[in-house]
Amino acid sequence: MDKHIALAVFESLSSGLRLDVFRLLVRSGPDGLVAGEISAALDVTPTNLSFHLKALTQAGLLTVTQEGRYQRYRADLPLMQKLITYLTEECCGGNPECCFDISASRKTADTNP
Amino acid sequence: MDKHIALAVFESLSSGLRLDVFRLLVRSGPDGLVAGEISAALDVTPTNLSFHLKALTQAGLLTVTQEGRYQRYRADLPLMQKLITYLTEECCGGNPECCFDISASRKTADTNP
DNA sequence: TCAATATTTCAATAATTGTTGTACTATTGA
DNA sequence: TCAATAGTACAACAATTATTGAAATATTGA
Repeated sequence: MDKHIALAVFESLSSGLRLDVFRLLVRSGPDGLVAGEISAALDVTPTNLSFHLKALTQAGLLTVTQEGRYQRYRADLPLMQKLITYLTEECCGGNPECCFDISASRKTADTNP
Repeated sequence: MDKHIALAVFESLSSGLRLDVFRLLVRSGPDGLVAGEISAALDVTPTNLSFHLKALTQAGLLTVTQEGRYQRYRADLPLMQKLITYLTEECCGGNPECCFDISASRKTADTNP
């Protein structure tokens, strides 16, 4: 992952509202949600939500598909995975000894041994 | 990791300059760098750098120790590890099937099989 | 066809964040 | 002790980002 892509992701998730939107869509699974459902769930005006959905989509964190007059948004999990890989490499790049700790934290996050 | 801590990290890394500072300090290893070295390396005015160092430190991404009249900054790798864990859990929480992909990306990032 | 619905675009404004220069504090070394 | 150095704090300003309301676009269902 290129640095400027990582930066775009950080910029996107640096707003509490956008982070809420993204987390909501992650929890909503593969079906995602249409804009109105997000607006209702988070109690944001449609105009403001649209502004933030656009930012998240342009950063690649969301995908949109039109369904009639609805716009369905989904979280782009693969990009998040790439970000995790990037962060791991950034941390370990010059510091091999740091990788041990990261590998330990991965074990903690894992469900199966 | 609490959501508002993750948000603080995202906010910190949402500036190109702050991301550069953090990456520089990660690459600099356990000894870190003093403020003047960072200022010279990135060609930022001391005042402006101080502003961003403060932001990074308050978010917990950097630690500072005084050495005489110098201030030595180091990247806080454990926090980054916690962020990676958080992101992994956020992504996989409601979507177990997503974990397979993340586990695949982890293998790619791993150096040993 | 047409009123209702879903969402976005645009312009105006509010709020936040980034940058610069000057002044200040603390420490060193002569 | 005192001039030089390292860094931060503060205030002013510039620039960016967030929020709102009104208007526009597109789609549906009656």
